[in-house]
Amino acid sequence: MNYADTGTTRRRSHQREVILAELAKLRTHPTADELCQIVRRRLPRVSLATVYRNLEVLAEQGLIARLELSGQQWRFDGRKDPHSHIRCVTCGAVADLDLTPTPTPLPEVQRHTDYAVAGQHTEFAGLCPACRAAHDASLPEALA
Amino acid sequence: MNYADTGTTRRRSHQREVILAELAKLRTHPTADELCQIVRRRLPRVSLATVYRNLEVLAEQGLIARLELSGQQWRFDGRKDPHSHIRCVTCGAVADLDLTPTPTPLPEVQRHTDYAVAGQHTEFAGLCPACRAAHDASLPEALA
DNA sequence: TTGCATGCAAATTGTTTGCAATCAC
DNA sequence: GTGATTGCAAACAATTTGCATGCAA
Repeated sequence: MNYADTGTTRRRSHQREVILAELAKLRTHPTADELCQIVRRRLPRVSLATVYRNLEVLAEQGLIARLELSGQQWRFDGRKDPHSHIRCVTCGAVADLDLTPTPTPLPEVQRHTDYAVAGQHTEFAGLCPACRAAHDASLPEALA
Repeated sequence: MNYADTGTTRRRSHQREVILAELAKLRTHPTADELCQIVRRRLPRVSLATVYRNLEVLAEQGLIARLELSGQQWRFDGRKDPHSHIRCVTCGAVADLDLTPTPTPLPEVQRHTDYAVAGQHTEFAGLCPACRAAHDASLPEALA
């Protein structure tokens, strides 16, 4: 059974509160593993499994967002207001983007598919400042 | 080293040609494993590793697209003309969508971030016909 | 002949699950 | 006390890599 299933009474737990608090504090969008490292500064014995389980619960409760970004790892976001994200194509870092793209009207989308269209999501890609610097530093040689 | 790296001479291989041909033939967007099963009908001894390696090469050469869709598995697309995709939130199936959403102008995006904005991608989500049918079949009870 | 590509197996990585011990209620 | 939650380890799934052999050029 899915751990985040609602068929069971939900109890509060110290671990979950710390996980939420630490995530809310961050302006980055950590992977589960990164967040686990951070939480371990306060709870040295938390297991990665607990972090995963609670992130799933928190996402289900709408307190955080599981970022469904391209790539292989989940990333988590403690912000609750609507915003977009941009991901570094080189290192995978994710940053907020205070911009909400105008969506294509759903009826228009619906005309092109037999799927029942439910939503859409625009993600941005680019080079983060650090990778850009590294990139610029190596380019001159190639152009010389 | 990355297998798709360009530091080495690229040889043609029968496997790669079959992989490309089979993918081009499909109107679905298979995962590497699914495509491997299909290719095995013609090359019973291909290994999944070979499929992964060649898909990486073909994507690098721009002959196919590695779909960077939300979710966990890569999916591959043999179409070369611009189009969008819609993914079933229930079963993960991916279908083409002959619709290119109007992108947010990059300069406008650039104003909101210190990343070097390179691109954007809109993905759609919905229920595929099969899952929709299954969903509809179970709903009436809940609404009765 | 040279060295890239393959098949196979083993290694990695990210995520989930089983289970006994704990802790919230 | 009851059963949800945890930590740990093991299981899983997807992808990648090491290496001896095979094949393209």
